[in-house]
Amino acid sequence: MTRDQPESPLTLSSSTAGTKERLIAAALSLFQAKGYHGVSISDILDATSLPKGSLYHHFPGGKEELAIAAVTFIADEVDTKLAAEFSKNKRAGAVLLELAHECVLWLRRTDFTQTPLLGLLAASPGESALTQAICTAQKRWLSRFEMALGGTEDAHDKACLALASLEGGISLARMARSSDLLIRSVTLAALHINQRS
Amino acid sequence: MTRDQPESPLTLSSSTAGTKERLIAAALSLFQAKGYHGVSISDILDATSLPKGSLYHHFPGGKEELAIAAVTFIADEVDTKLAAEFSKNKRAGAVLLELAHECVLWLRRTDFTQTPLLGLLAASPGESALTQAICTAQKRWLSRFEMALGGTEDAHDKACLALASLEGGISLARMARSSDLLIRSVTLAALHINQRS
DNA sequence: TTGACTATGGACCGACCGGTCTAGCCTCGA
DNA sequence: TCGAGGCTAGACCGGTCGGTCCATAGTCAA
Repeated sequence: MTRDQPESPLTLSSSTAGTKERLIAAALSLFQAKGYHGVSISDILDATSLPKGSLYHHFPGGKEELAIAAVTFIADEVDTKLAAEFSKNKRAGAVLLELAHECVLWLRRTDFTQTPLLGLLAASPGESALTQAICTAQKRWLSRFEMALGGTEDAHDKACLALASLEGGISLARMARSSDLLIRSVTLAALHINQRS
Repeated sequence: MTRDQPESPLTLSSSTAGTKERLIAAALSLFQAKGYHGVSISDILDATSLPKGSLYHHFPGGKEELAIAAVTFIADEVDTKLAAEFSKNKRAGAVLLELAHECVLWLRRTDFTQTPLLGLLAASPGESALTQAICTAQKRWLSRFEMALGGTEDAHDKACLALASLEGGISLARMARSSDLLIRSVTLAALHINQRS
């Protein structure tokens, strides 16, 4: 399981031969399935068939540093995706729907075992750097929507609704094992967001 | 911490003197703060100053059985709250706002360390009975809204949006440590839900 | 060929995990 | 007065946790 490389480039530094990236990819998918505390170091090692030494060589900070790398990775990926979609001057609602559609594919592909964004990672140690990283990611995504919606007060509200309906919809859908719930909530939200008002 | 008894009755069987309820209350608040895997049995024991024997006497199934009891407890409480609000023939949007308002108070009271509903518990063991319990709770809440909205196809959509914006908003707000985000997304969602259309 | 450096492999550690088990306490009916 | 049984108390268990450490292998410049 989780043997597939992340499709994104990720520098791929010559000598490292992708070990670091494999660790990040495996860690991310495990964290998204079981949350930070639900995944052990040896789970990640098993998934990558790598020894402990490699992990602590690339991530001296251990589990938390690896988790932060994973969060940063997905944060960047989604952020890039958002930037690309918005640059096609799509309306915010359309971008939201597009993102939701990808999440649906993701959920189905993993048989609803994984949570596409960062929802589950929220169960992270209190004031840790990991929590900070998650927080930063959400802020970036939020401000992408906010900018695209004009940067007004109203835009901020709509951006909140967009992200909330997405994260919440994912959670509902995952539990019910039916992407339907995600589609429904996001579609309605997108409708509202696109209204001039 | 978490010394307060749950305000709800909860049978309170004579001889048990509330031990079971104390365990449930402590477990719930800990799980809501750190997720299922983030809480250890001894965390719960410490919070209640109870010995291990008591826990395994009341919950022979151990951690998972206790977690299920906690989920069932909050599920019932919210469900009752919803029933009460709807019976005052409020509009669904108003009920959603009321619920969100309570969540805001909750977040502030716990300094954003706890997640009011079930969000964090989603990081639970795969196909377990616990996951089932969470799933059931969400279905019940969903159908409360659905009924109140008329039971049509459109009502289902709106109910999804209501719950998604709530759960998602909580997650956003908790990370940003600002209840603002929750208010904003839920207010917009409520607006949309109240529209006839 | 050699030496310096990076990366892998995995034994090992103390702490803590969830769970079991039994000894005693306390209450209440007979 | 005296058991019986519900409940508390906590020592104890094997397993697993995150993390350390060092020996080895690979690689490249000199």
